Amino acid sequence: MKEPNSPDSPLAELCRQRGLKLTGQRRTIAFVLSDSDDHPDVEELYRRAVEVDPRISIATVYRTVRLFEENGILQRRDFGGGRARYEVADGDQGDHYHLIDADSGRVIEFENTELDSLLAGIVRQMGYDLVTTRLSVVGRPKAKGGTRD
Amino acid sequence: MKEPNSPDSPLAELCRQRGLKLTGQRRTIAFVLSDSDDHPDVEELYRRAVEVDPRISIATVYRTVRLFEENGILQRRDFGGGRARYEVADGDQGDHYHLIDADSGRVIEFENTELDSLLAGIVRQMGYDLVTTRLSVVGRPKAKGGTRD
DNA sequence: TTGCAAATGATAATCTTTCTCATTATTGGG
DNA sequence: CCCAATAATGAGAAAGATTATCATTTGCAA
Repeated sequence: MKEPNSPDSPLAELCRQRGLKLTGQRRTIAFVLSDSDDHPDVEELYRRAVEVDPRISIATVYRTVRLFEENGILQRRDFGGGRARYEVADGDQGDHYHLIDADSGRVIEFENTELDSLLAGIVRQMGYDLVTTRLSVVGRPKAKGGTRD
Repeated sequence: MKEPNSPDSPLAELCRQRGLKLTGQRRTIAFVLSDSDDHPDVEELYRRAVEVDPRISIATVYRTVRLFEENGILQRRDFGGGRARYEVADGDQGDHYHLIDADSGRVIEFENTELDSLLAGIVRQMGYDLVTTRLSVVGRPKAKGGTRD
């Protein structure tokens, strides 16, 4: 038996719940992801994972990220720039969306229930059930007195 | 001299209006694009262009598509599948959005002014001016009476 | 028509992601 | 606790999409 004093990250728990074999590398990647609140690409994820476990390979990061996506643990995003980026999948509550700062490239998350239901309504009216929404808006900061980097 | 009875496509006209050099290849690609009402990728565009002018190179299609995008003539889209897809940019009126059929992968365009203004409002409230909206929803056809395989 | 700058074609190079395969690690059963 | 079956990993090759290179050709203004 294993005592519960090796505190697995929330995502590692999820990994186990889905019946996925919990290897050291997956534990590491799950930890790194649980620890991130941004939208890293694989290269960045690999950098962070190596900090925790230097013997990890980038091939494993690619494999794991794909596995997690297929199991609903991660969501893949495309913000341009040619590389896929990842974030922890939302729970059962409302989706969230992304505003991309046109100047800095920074990604800002937002939620909006009115938007949720409007989209669901539009899709329903077209004869479909909504499965996924991919929405990112690009915006330029309103010049309002101060400057912004 | 050339008489004005070789009717350039609308996109070729636009190309000229932007001060871009109007080469034979660009004329061909512009024609093919004006003739398309779907969302072809570069490979598909190349296939269609070769039908019109067999001496065109795929490198030129890549270059032209990028040039047109930089000049606001085309919009690049990502519907998954690893290849960029292109469509003629909207005029000054409302954007349009995309519903992707989860079963067939077909892309269905739609417009919605309520959505337009809701998005603009949200973005404004966050301190930004809306530049671009990238929205595609994935939906599954509602089973309505009959069975579905 | 002529010349020059820019575009093109063919292909090499680059970049991201997936695949291959020999080696290693995990997990369940004795 | 140990073993074997089985799946995961590492390293690098391979694939797929896109961009860069460079010699040659072409559009366009004078």
